[in-house]
Amino acid sequence: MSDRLSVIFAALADPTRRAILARLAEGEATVTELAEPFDISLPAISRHLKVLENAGLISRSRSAQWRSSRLEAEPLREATAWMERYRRFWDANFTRLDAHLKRMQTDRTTRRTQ
Amino acid sequence: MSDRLSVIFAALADPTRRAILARLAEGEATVTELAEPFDISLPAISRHLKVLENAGLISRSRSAQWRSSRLEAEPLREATAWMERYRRFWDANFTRLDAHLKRMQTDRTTRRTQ
DNA sequence: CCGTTAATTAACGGACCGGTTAAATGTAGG
DNA sequence: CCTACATTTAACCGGTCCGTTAATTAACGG
Repeated sequence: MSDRLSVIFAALADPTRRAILARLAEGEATVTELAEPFDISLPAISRHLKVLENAGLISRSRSAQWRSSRLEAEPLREATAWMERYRRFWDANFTRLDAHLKRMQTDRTTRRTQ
Repeated sequence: MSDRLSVIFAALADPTRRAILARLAEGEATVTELAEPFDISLPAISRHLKVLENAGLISRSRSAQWRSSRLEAEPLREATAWMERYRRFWDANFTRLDAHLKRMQTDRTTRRTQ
């Protein structure tokens, strides 16, 4: 389970971690601030943050004794990109677009599309 | 870890399972067919399939002694929908669109947009 | 320097995961 | 019915995950 995508999905497979990401979407926050909504210990939060950091989903900076976390959504883009390959299996619009593209591709009439 | 999204992400966090989904994108397949590319035992594949089924990512049908699996991408739509909330953090186009929408919303000129 | 505050590390326990092999189940078919 | 084939279930094992409490590190501020 060492490939990048696996690490990302595994990080997202925990509700506490997803809630942390949701909180970080509103702005940076320190560990204690992030821990506040949950009734689990600070060390537990600290390790969730490490998991998120390993997945590249957050970056962290230190100022004095506070360590603030910041959302880094690039891994989400990667994960979405992977899922995108299956879009035609759920998205009716995509299915139509797909058919349209296939039609155009098969079409040898070389008419310029504006 | 019982909420739907967690189960889906956890199912996707394994490279073997993602490879199985990739194979199923090309069409239904039996357990032995799915197992063929991997050098892990059949029972192991069988359990991966159960995980995927629990996540709703595949459905299964039986005909004689063969059980064929079929891709069900709806959970991928759900997962994508969740990630979509963070799109503005990675997608430059979305950032521009977002700014545009905010501008329009702030605009009190009520001019009809064709 | 010393106390306080913020956060991490260490050590531990219980649950789950992903693999194995061996046994069981279910169905087709001579 | 008996055999062969496809698949699942059972039992086990080592490793990882998620939580705990206690101890440690780091920095500020009187």
